[in-house]
Amino acid sequence: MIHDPDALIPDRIRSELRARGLRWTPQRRAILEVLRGTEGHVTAIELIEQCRRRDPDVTPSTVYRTLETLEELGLVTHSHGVDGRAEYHVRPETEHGHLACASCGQSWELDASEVRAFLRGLARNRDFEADLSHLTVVGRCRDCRAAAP
Amino acid sequence: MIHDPDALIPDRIRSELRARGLRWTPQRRAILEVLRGTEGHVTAIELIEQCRRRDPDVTPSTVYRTLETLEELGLVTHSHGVDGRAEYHVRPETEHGHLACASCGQSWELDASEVRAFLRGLARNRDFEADLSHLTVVGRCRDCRAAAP
DNA sequence: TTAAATGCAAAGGGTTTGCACCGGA
DNA sequence: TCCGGTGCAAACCCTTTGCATTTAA
Repeated sequence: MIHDPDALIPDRIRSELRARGLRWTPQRRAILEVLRGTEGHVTAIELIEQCRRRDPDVTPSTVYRTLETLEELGLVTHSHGVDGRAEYHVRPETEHGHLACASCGQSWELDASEVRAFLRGLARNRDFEADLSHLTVVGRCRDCRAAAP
Repeated sequence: MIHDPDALIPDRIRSELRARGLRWTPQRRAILEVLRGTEGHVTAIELIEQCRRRDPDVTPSTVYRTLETLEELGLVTHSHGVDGRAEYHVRPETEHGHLACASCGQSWELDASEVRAFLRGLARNRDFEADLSHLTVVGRCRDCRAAAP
């Protein structure tokens, strides 16, 4: 098998959970596999649907409760999409923000390097410590601009 | 009376509405006065409550429909608060974004000048046309940082 | 007069909660 | 065994919608 660092994420999280006396269940496994498989972000609704597809036993309440638990442990984070709905993802090695197109709904990662100067300015001038992983810049993407200038 | 540019906003909007064959009603007046009175932003819920306080006839559906209408006309805009909920305000002369503290919930305006370089970079490198009035940077404010470093 | 706007009540959608049961460690 | 996790169903909250009625212009 080809090297795939992401394949280790569920294991890493399993250990983290056990180390705190929490449990590793089939449902949590499904949730984390889906989170891992969606690059960037999924809404809770999408997450629920995809989990149920691979395991019909997963219920909404379990998903919401698990997300809450994982966020408390700092293993998962969320930001907000164009419509303000929460979008979740496994916390990556390198934090990043998002660029979201209001027309087509697509979104892209925003690398720390592209935001660093901006956030540093906020820290300096406003004494404000911004949360990069929570940042979503809404606007219009290249394709949509080309389609309707 | 001391000069107050905001005092003219309802009149300006009344004209805009009439010019398009739309109507100026007591409910719309209440909604706009509340919007004007809250510097920056109000959620729909807060708006409804405050309107009902001055005029119990204002109903949620009217508020939501009015906000929709005013946004279509470009007279009002919304961005998203820390919890992703829509926050509305009368579109100001000068567009601005928001800085929102996740700890205390306060928020502040973010001037175009503070964001210009960042957005210009996105336009240049990503071909992405960001919507400043929709931008909310979430993080921790000075006071909260001081309180819990 | 007449179409826009409103109120009401019901429906909708996503999220949260209480409680009994289940099952991982 | 024991406590954390789960399913279920109901509750919740905010928002949207349909329809009859009101009302601004």
